[in-house]
Amino acid sequence: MVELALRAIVEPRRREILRLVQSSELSAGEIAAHFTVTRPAISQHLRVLTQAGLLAVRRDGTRRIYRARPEGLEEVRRFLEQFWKDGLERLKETAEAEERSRPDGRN
Amino acid sequence: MVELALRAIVEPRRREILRLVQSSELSAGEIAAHFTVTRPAISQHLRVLTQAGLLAVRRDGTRRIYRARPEGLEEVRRFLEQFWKDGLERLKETAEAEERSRPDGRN
DNA sequence: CACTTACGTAAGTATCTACTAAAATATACT
DNA sequence: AGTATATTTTAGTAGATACTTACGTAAGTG
Repeated sequence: MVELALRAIVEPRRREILRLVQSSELSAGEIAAHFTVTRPAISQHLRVLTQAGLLAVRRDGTRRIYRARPEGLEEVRRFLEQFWKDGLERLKETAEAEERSRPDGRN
Repeated sequence: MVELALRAIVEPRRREILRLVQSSELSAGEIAAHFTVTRPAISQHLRVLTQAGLLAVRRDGTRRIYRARPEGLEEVRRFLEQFWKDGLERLKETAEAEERSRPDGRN
């Protein structure tokens, strides 16, 4: 699922959508009004974001109200955090190993 | 540039490559040896990662030695951090505004 | 029930992407 | 110079993706 979310987030237009519904929930039409592309295009983005767990939907009459799902973003954040942490740790271990191999501190 | 880096990072195979060269530098051949895809495919991934500022290259005879560029990852990290932070702040502001609109705390 | 409103879904398309095989390049070795 | 080694570049391809237009659907309204 986090893989889906990552890919969803990379698309700039979808990040825009996420920003829009982070502050307040909006209907599909209101979201589409912020863009120049057609409504079906936005509808498809909304589906991608929803399936990725980044958006929640609610019905209100004929309208569909979307809002951000912070837990989704949090999952992505943790995933990348882990990725970066592993990298830094491995880098640190390498540096320490090199240090041990030349304890006189030469370079 | 951060846009390039984001897109580069989304591809799983490229994340694998980044992990490989985060601990120690490796030649293009050594990196390719970790995968089942052909060497040109890896070479192309290496180019994408390099152009995105996530990898640094060095020549050693006929070989090309790659290593991770932590600053590149850091840039991506900051970008996303900002993205999330903005979202949370906006969420908080909304909550406070709602709070002001009903100071008796009803819901 | 007809009609409107607010959407989503389907089908088609142009562009992008990750890949492969073949050719080109660049350094090292003799 | 000629050959081997390491790697990139080129050309071509199958599949993914973001888009559009046209159509379908579901809830409200006269």
